[in-house]
This record gives sequence, structure tokens and C-alpha cells, in this order.
Amino acid sequence: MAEKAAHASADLCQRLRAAALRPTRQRLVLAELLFARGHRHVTAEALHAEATRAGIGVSLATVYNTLHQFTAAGILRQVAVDATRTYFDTNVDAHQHFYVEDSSMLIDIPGDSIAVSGLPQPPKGTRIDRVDVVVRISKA
Amino acid sequence: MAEKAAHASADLCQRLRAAALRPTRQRLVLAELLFARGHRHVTAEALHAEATRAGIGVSLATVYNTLHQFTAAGILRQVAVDATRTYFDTNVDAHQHFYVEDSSMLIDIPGDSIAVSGLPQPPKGTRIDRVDVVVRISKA
DNA sequence: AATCTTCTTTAGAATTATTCTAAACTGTTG
DNA sequence: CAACAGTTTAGAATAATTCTAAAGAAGATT
Repeated sequence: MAEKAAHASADLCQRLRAAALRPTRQRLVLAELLFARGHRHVTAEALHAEATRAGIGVSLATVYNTLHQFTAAGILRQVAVDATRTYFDTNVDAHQHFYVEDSSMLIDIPGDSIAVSGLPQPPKGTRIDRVDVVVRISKA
Repeated sequence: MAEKAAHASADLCQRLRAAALRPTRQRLVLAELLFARGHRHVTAEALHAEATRAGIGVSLATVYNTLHQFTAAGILRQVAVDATRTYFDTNVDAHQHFYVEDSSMLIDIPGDSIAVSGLPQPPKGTRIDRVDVVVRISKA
């Protein structure tokens, strides 16, 4: 356990260094919460609450900064499904989402199960960055 | 022309009545701006500015109310692509969008050109409301 | 280890988009 | 046209996010 944790921390340090981000206490804490166990979908507020609850003081501004820095570094992905909230996804591999409208929750759809065909050519002078699919669902 | 405009107004009145919305001056003005000429993607702020510029006083609150009422009535569709802005689309038929990240513009992709396959079953007790595809593009 | 420089963090103010509120107003119906 | 229910509105309130400027911590340099 301790070994695993140590390994995880060391790994996180590497990832931060690779992104030219100093491995500060705050960033390590947030990275731990984000990446320690499986993939997650979080909002800034929720992550901030989590850190606070865990007894680690991190300001909300830092949470926002960090989430954006991680996104720029490619270790987080921002998901736009709802105009009022921004979600961050720790899974940056190709995949898509169900969005449960009743509960504002995201559910992953593996990238290899889903396919989009018939895309027209993008306008001249532009290139495709990403294709996002959101399947909106609600209580039957 | 005058004939066409009259026809259009009458038609808009019908649509509003059908949605149990009184055809007030404000709603007719906004409907005119939205539906008079081809399909459009607008934000509340932009529509408000347009109405104001056209010399017709409509409060911003009314623009928001109206856009939401029209959406509920199914004559507008809300598009979520960017966490900071909400777009309303006058085309409510099945279709998708390119989103130009550099300029925050939406471009239609006809619904019959694009297809999504391999969708997994939605979670039990839920049904699919809509499948949204956003193709994010930027300057090459 | 002391120093310097640069990057980070932070509290709180500021901004942006949107919703709410309560009072004034208007369309519709009898 | 009176009466009622539905609408509009200015401005306050809220929510999510970004900005600011000052204090704090990392990493390099001596």
C-alpha cells in the first residue's frame, strides 16, 4: 500500500514535471484526488469541496488554475454538456458520454464502441480537433 | 414583399398560439428576428442587441424568457458547446454542428450526412432524448 | 544554507451569463 | 370595458469563473 502510494506520488511528480508544472503541495493533492483511483468526472466546486473535506486547504482559485493547467497539459479533458457547469474528465482517451439530464451526471461510452460516419469536410483552412458526442438521456 | 411579411407574421402568430404563448409585441419582434430569414445561431445577448439596434425596446429578461419558452415549445433548440455561452438554434430538425473554436461560431452539419453507430444501450430506466455531435475545429 | 529569481497560491474583488422579484402592463374573455 | 391571467421590465440577486496584487514556496546559484 505505502509502496503503491509512493509509486503513485512519484509518478504524479513525473507527469507534472513533464508538463513544466512544479510539483507543489496543492497540485499533488489535487492530482492525487483526481487520478488516485479510476477515472472521474468532476466540477471545480466539487473538487474544491473534496480537498477541503479531506482537511487540505486549497483555494478555489487554485483549483481552477490547476484544472486548466492539467487540461492544457493534456492530462485532463474539459467536457461541455451543460451551459451552467464545466466538467473535467480524467479520461483523456477517445471516448464519449451519456449525459443524464435529471441528475446532471456523466457516464462514459468507450471510444471503441461508438463511431461517427459521414462527417463533411471541415471548412477550408480549418482542421478537426475533436469530435464530441453527447447522448442526452433522462428517466424513461 | 408586404404580402410575404404579412403571411410570415400570421404564421408566427399561429406558432405562438399553438404553443399557448400570447402573441405579444415582444415575442413577435423576437420571432421575426429569429425566423424571418433562414436559420440562425444566436446568443441571448446578441439577440437583445439586435432588437435594441432595430429600435425595438425589449428587455434582456424578456429575451431570456422568450428564448426559453420557444425552446420549450420546440421551435428553438439549445446548443451546448462552450461553457461560457448558450446558443439557440432556429433549426430544430435533426442535424449537428461544427464549432469553430477560434471564433466561437457554429456551422450546421446536415442531419442526413452524419451518422452515429455503435451506441451502447442507455442505462436501465432511461431513454435517449437526443444525440448531439459537436465537431470542434480550429485554424489549420 | 543564504540569496535570488521565477513560478504559485491566495483572498477577495470583479466579471459574465443568467435567473429572480415584485410591480406595472397587456391580451383575452365574458 | 371590466376583470383576470399571462407578460414585461428594471434592477437586484445568484452562480460560475476569472482577475489582481501581494505573500509564499521551488529551484537554481553562490
